[in-house]
Amino acid sequence: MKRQQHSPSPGMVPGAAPEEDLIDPSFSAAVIGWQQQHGRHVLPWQNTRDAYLIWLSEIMLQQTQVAAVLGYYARFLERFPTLRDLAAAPVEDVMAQWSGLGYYTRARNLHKCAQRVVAEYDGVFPVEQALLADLPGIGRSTAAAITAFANGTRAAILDGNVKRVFARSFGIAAYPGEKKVEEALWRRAEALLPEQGIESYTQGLMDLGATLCTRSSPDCGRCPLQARCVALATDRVKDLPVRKPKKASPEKHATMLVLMDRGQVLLQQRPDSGIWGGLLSLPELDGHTLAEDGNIAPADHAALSMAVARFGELESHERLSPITHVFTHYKLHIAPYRVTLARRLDAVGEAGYVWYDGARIAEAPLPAPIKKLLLELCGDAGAAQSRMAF
DNA sequence: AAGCCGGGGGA
DNA sequence: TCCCCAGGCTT
Repeated sequence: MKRQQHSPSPGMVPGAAPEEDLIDPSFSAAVIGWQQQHGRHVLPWQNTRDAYLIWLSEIMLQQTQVAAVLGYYARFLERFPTLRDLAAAPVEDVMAQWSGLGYYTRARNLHKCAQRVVAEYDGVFPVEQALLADLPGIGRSTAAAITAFANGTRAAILDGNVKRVFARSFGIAAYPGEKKVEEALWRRAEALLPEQGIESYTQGLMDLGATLCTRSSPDCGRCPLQARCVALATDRVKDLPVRKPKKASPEKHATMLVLMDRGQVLLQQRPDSGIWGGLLSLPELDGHTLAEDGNIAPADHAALSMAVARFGELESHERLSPITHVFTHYKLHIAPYRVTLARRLDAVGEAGYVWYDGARIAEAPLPAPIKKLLLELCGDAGAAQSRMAF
């Protein structure tokens, strides 16, 4: 294996020297060869070293496909032929030209960036990746693309397309959004940079990800990396890159009262909108506080006493087994308390409260987990009525 | 109707 | 510093 000399590229983060074992000149050679033979060479922002033209294209191409950008790019340059024209224009004019491209923060940043380059760099974009990345709307990857195309600087890009190409080529089976994984990808991106031909290589990586190594149904048969693609060799193309792990649905807690008296159970009509809209349910104990660990502190006698005050005088309470109900978007942990009144006040009044006949629970319009709980309480084995300790 | 995405900005 | 979201688009 041939040893390579390489000095850290200008925009590289300090201490991020690419490991030698990641270096592989055959990778960039394959990409460059493919790009020169099959890549795009006549896009309006190619074949120029004008950083203004390159920068504008890179910003427009963020989250937007080439076909959509072409028309906007031409019109934008007609209206703002130079960086100074753009910097001097009212932001409203910039927005007007951007109108329809979407993601309008890009346009505001574009305008701010133009003004800063004029003010701080006398209208000439800096060459150094880190200086470029300090400008509004330009991050590490876009900075690398600009300086590579405008100055031929060896700088690594790492956008979504490149992450996909790397994940498949090298069989990286970890989520690229994770910090450590992304850092590793950046090290690899730096290590794979060619000594010569950074423009073809950078363009080639972008084109590869955009045209062959697409997210779904990639065209592996035409890929210059097929012979060395780990994902292809192990039949994992469709599984890489690893998709974003869906975040655990949030967990919510509710304390509910099972208030039984004279063969009746107290229910409450739920609001039409929201969860269990329009159904009856158990009254909830509000004002419950989440403990540090996300669990509900158990309700105490005083809190329950307050909660039931409008219905009567609390005699006793019993903590029932908690229920977990899983919705599509969150988990609800229900802590039910069975509560007995010493003296029942008849006027439950407003707020949709209703004393519901215990024998008719099975027909009540209740959410499934609540109905299940109440049916179990009403007597396990059908001996229902007689054993109901109402 | 869910995933994706470079960069900005809030925690 | 880390994490989450934007806003339009694709699948």
